Amino acid sequence: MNEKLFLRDPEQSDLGRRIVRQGILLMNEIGFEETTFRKLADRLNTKEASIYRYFENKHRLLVYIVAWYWQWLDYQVVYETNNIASPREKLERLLPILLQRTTDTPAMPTDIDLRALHNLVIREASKAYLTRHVSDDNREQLFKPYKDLCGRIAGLILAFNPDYKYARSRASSLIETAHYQSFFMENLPSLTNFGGEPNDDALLAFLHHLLFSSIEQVN
Amino acid sequence: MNEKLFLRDPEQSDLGRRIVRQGILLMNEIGFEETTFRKLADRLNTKEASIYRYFENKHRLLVYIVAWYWQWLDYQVVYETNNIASPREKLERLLPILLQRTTDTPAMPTDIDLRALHNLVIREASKAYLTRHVSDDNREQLFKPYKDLCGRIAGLILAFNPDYKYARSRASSLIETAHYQSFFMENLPSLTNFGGEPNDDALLAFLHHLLFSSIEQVN
DNA sequence: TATCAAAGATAGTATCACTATCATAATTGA
DNA sequence: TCAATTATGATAGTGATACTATCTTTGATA
Repeated sequence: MNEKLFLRDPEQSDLGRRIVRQGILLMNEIGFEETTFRKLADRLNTKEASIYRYFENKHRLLVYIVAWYWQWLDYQVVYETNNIASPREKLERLLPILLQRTTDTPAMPTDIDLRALHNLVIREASKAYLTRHVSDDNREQLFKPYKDLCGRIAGLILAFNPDYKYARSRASSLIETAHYQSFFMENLPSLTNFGGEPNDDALLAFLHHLLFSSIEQVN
Repeated sequence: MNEKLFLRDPEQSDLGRRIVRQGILLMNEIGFEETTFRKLADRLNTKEASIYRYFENKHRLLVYIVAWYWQWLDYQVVYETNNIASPREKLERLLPILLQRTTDTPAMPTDIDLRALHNLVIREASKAYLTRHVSDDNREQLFKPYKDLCGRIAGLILAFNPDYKYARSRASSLIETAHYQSFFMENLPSLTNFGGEPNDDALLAFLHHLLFSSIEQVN
């Protein structure tokens, strides 16, 4: 992980790891804006000041958590598409990963709650970059894991169709659409066609349709 | 406008109108997080307490402004597609509206800075619903203008292809994609194919391609 | 001219987002 | 083994934020 993401590396200490793990759970439970370092400290039986030794503020903690998620997704994409010859099948295996419906990828050796993390990312990830200081943060490479994931997906698209002109935009809009439609399906279902009972299969079919109808185009 | 959007209707008084108009400018300048009612009050030569008589808090002000924007977009869509026979051409006229590249739609009789509003919506609109209380807000119909716009676009899609199964999801993802790609183009260009100089024409072409490649599908 | 609502003016509270300082416990290294 | 670091605990403090309350003034209306 980029050293700019933290003041002190949270993976190097017990408290640091607990800040990240419980931070994910707390933000997922009460939301980013309701989260404070005091509440997190109370939950960890530690003090606000101790958390500030790891992260400048809660926005930086969010950016760290989200960056970790993109790295984990990227790892899954590599793992699940490894040894697959067909570019089409690679892309087909990508889609369930974006919805976190894979069961077989071995988790990384951490005790992070991946389900909570996925829900958190759907609701809060865009707040990591929808800020006035996005350019400064970008200059510090805080969004590199997201860019790397987009780059990897763009590569899969180009392997499928080398003439496709919008691989990067297609990749970023695929990720964003997966998350937005998940959120809408759960919370504002009339913005989707997956109403009634939230239906991941229908969402998956929609993403599949959207992706392939665009990249199968000749021009 | 839905009465739940405000405590006192801001369009009914001079102060109210200035709160909304200057609120748009201030939020656009310094961002939603940095905006406070105190700063807005200072700018208006009024007092914090007076603003609180119109809006419960700044989140509600954002929701109001965003709702106003969706209504204005919906009006433009109606205006620009009126008297057009071809469903394809209606959809083609929709796309520049989403990017606010139309010049000919007569503005509504207000002195709202539409360019600032568009930029504001790109950066901040999703914060109106990406909250823990989204369901409560939804129950109060705060997002009805957004749903109405999606419904209208879904109608245009179904007029073009009555068998299309994902009209609502296609509409909401079209809107979101237009905004996200605009933001990325401006701030994180490596997530797009429109780097170098931000290029609205290329973005327009991308949206056109994405939309029609999906809804031209037979099934 | 009385009245009534909008806005101005001032004050106050709880919480937030930090920063500072000092003590103590645990770890390392010579 | 002892000394020196280092991480954390504990406490306190500051200025800003997000409100709420109250009282006064002003300006329109009946």
